Amino acid sequence: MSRVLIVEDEERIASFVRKGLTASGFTATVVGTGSEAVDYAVTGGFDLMLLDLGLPDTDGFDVLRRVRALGVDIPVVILTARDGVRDTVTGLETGADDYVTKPFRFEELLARVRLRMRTERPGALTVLEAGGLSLDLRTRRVAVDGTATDLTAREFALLELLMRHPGQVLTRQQMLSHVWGYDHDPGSNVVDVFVRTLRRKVGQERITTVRGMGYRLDG
Amino acid sequence: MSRVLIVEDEERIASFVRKGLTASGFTATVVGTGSEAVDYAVTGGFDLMLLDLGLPDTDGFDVLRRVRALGVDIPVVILTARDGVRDTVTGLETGADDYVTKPFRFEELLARVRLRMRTERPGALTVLEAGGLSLDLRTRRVAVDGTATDLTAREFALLELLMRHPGQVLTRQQMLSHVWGYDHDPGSNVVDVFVRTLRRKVGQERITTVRGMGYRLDG
DNA sequence: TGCGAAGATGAAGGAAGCCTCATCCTCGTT
DNA sequence: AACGAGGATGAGGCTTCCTTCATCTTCGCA
Repeated sequence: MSRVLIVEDEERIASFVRKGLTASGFTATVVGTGSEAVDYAVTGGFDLMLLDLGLPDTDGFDVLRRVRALGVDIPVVILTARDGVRDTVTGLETGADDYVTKPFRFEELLARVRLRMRTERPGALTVLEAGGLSLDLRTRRVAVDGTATDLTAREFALLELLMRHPGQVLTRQQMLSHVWGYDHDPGSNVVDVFVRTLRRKVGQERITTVRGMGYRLDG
Repeated sequence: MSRVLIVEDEERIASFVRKGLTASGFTATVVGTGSEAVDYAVTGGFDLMLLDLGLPDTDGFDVLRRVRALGVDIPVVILTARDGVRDTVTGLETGADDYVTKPFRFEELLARVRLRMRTERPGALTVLEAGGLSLDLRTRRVAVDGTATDLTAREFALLELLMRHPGQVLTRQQMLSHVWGYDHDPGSNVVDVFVRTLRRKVGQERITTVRGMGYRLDG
């Protein structure tokens, strides 16, 4: 089990990331300050650090620098504001491995984490299969009972999420945060709409509605 | 040097593919009939076969079957019409490794060829660098002098092409067929327009106009 | 230096994708 | 059977991207 150290002071985001990573099979620990971050990172046992640059007590770069100076060379993925583009450069120069700009969709973050996690086995999963559906993550192609079909980016992301949890009910909220991001309007019915178009494209019967709960892809 | 066997009877497409592959560092041989295809494939020396399904003398599947039956297990990438979706399934079942639907852009084909070519070294090139520009093919991110910038899909494809040939003049025709596809209107000035927006985003001075010839990215 | 071809540029049309909203339908409960 | 909440659906608006077109500018040669 891979362990991720989340360095983030904003409660909402920290929780969003922690829940998501946990659900994806990682063990996640959250710390909210720079000094804690250095402590935890050095104490060890983590396979990757997610580092928010906007910490209250310290400059995020400083954390990164100190961690590196102490000889810890786990992969570090930086979380930064969309407009702080300059930061990412400094970050990468300072020794970060990748960055994700806020606001981000969870899947985006997850992709980075998986990509940079050095313990990731090389022959990673690239094709998802479930109930006659086949989804190639590398080529982004989808087949329904062997027949190719076209999905838009959002549709693909949603179907991927469903296919990563076949037979399991996912709530609208889960889908919203995974596919649309943590700051998306919770009152929206986007999910419903996209489930509809997905049903049209991959077959009505494959996605079951669980009233009051959410949707389930039948594997 | 990797060798590609192109099985295609349409002169225009065969030429388009051959030129492109040659320019990309492959050695390409074209044959126009199924029986030739089997001959050449079996005679050996090829690292990959590009197989058009619409051959005059034989069914493309038959070629594939015979080649496989004769113990040749080089990667085979099928070329098929957009609507012959059913074909791709049969193709994959019959032993093809991938497929590209017509009409295709050359870059699309190239990506498949590179992907399926088994001799491809594992630590393949994922970041192109030239003259202060850095282009990450895997994450699709671009940096200009270290500052991240956003490119659309077309812009990215065009810049990628230019960066694969730094310091070298590319004609509009070359860019058209690589980025837009072989059946694109040759009288269009799309390339000009995209060069303009690229210049805006990555810096006017990086792309030089060579009057009467085309454009060059200065490395 | 002037002319014509080649290139640069701005604007606008059109398509695709994304999302919201209003309305209609259906299920489960009373 | 009727009602209300939850879900399904269609239409429309907004945005982004792609492409074309018309016009202006620049280059190189006569």
